Amino acid sequence: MDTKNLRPRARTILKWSELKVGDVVMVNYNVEAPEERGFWFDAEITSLREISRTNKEVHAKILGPEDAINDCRILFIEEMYKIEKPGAYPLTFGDGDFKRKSGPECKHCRADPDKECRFCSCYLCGGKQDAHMQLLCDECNMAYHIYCLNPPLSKIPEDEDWYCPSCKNDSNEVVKAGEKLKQSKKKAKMPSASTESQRDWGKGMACVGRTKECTIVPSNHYGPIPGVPVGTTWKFRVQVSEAGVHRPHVGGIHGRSNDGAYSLVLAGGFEDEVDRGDEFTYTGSGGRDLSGNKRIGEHSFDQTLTHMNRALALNCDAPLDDKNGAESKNWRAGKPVRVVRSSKGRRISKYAPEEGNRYDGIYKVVKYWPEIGKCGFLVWRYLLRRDDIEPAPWTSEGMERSKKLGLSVQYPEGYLEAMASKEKKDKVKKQTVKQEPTNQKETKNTSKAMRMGDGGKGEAFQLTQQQQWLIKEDCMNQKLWDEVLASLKEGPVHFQLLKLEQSFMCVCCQELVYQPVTTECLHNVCKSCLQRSFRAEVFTCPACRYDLGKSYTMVPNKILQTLLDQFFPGYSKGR
DNA sequence: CCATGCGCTGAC
DNA sequence: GTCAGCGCATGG
Repeated sequence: MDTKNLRPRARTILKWSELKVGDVVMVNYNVEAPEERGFWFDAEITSLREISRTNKEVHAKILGPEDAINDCRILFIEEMYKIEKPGAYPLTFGDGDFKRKSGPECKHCRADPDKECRFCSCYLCGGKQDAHMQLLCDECNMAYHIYCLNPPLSKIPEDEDWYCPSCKNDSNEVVKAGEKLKQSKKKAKMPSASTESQRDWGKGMACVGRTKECTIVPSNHYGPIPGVPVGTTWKFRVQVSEAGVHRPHVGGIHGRSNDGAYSLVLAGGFEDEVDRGDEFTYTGSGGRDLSGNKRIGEHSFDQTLTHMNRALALNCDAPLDDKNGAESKNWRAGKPVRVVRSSKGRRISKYAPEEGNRYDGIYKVVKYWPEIGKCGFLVWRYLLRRDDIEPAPWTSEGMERSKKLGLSVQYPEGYLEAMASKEKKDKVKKQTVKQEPTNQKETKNTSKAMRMGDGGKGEAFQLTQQQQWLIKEDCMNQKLWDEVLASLKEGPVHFQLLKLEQSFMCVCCQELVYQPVTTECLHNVCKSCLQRSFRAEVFTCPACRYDLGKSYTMVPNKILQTLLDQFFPGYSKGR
């Protein structure tokens, strides 16, 4: 029997009703320590409490090394798995502190073989003998003598993966060669089930998934995301999601109906919304006809104060009123909402960015009320007011700050290059109507987001021997050059130059560095810009605020200057 | 599991 | 310019 397609499944998802104190479960998410997210561990349930129909609280004790966390609170029942064979999951918490102590290692489980080894006793007969005849299950790590199996095996199988009988999936679920995937109910309902569209939806930014995830704060985090300053701008919503600033890909409000809203996007979806920058009105979600598998649609019914609308209302510091709305007497006391303005909002707002989606800071809900919108249906409307110590991006103070921080529109990795090569390909297509089609080999390891063109095999950026030597000599910038050189391997020349320009841009004047000073903290700043800073009695690195000291001597990096002069001939003229 | 959604792109 | 319609993340 072919076991290659069998997905192992040694764990069973638990329902709330099945839980009882003393159960050993496998836990994935720990609200108390969100940085541990993504790691699995065994835990014994110590208490259970039902807060409401939807909200439960489970306390569990981590089983494992004594220095592991002793107690955790789990709010997501869905992410708990019952361990059918307790102890079957070795505790490995990343690369860090929670790994088993090293000692004389068992060749199977790497545990101390002198002590009780729970992995190397055969799960069926309990014996530890004949280690060379034992198979380890790739899912549960339990050992099995090949002769104890039913039916027994005569030799160790050559297959790389082996799963024990209890970890094998139901063979009914295995898709055999030539068989089609079973259609899900949802797929069957989609328009594609009836039409014969050949479109590849995996291409482009319309349907890409996240490639990164924000883990520094949990998804229900209120307030700014550490490390993301006001004014940060991303081209696509998926990037905003990756940064953790606004997690839904499409939805305008992110929140939980019995907690509050964490963020929203102003994209000018409603003509009757007003944006005055420091204050704006916003409209709830729902009431749209989404038939035909749409994500946004025409208004066709009244909105209700449920789901995300209720969440946003809860941010207002006033008792919830889903009939008439409410107004806060102390609006600043409300829960903070991260606000993102999308360039689409330019339709109705002059505060919207020219391109992409910009994080504009923290706002609070002053009041909310139901009204009949221009669309003719009842909508829930909210008044939000800015309450942030970081200056708004459109103020002169904010613009200066953005400039200082070097904020510019961020594109997904490889996006610009892919677009450029695509444009080039289109041009070639137009010029040579009758030519043999070129063999388009798809690069195997490119991510979805990168799969937009041919990967950008433009003209290679050739460095002279002297340039290569100079780059080697510029040891202060070694790391930067490594990055730049790696990215220079792809994309047409003008994008390679753009990359170079970005990498060696001065954070002060936002131009290619001139007479660059490479600081101790490894940033490149124009000598004149740094002098200006020192004249203003600011003696820190303009890029990272590292203290350079009042008596810092500014030595221009001549090697870098020579290189930049070669790559950008004449750029320093007139400076 | 199911429902929702202020995106995005290729086709027309 | 307009429009159909997809995966995906998220909540419930």
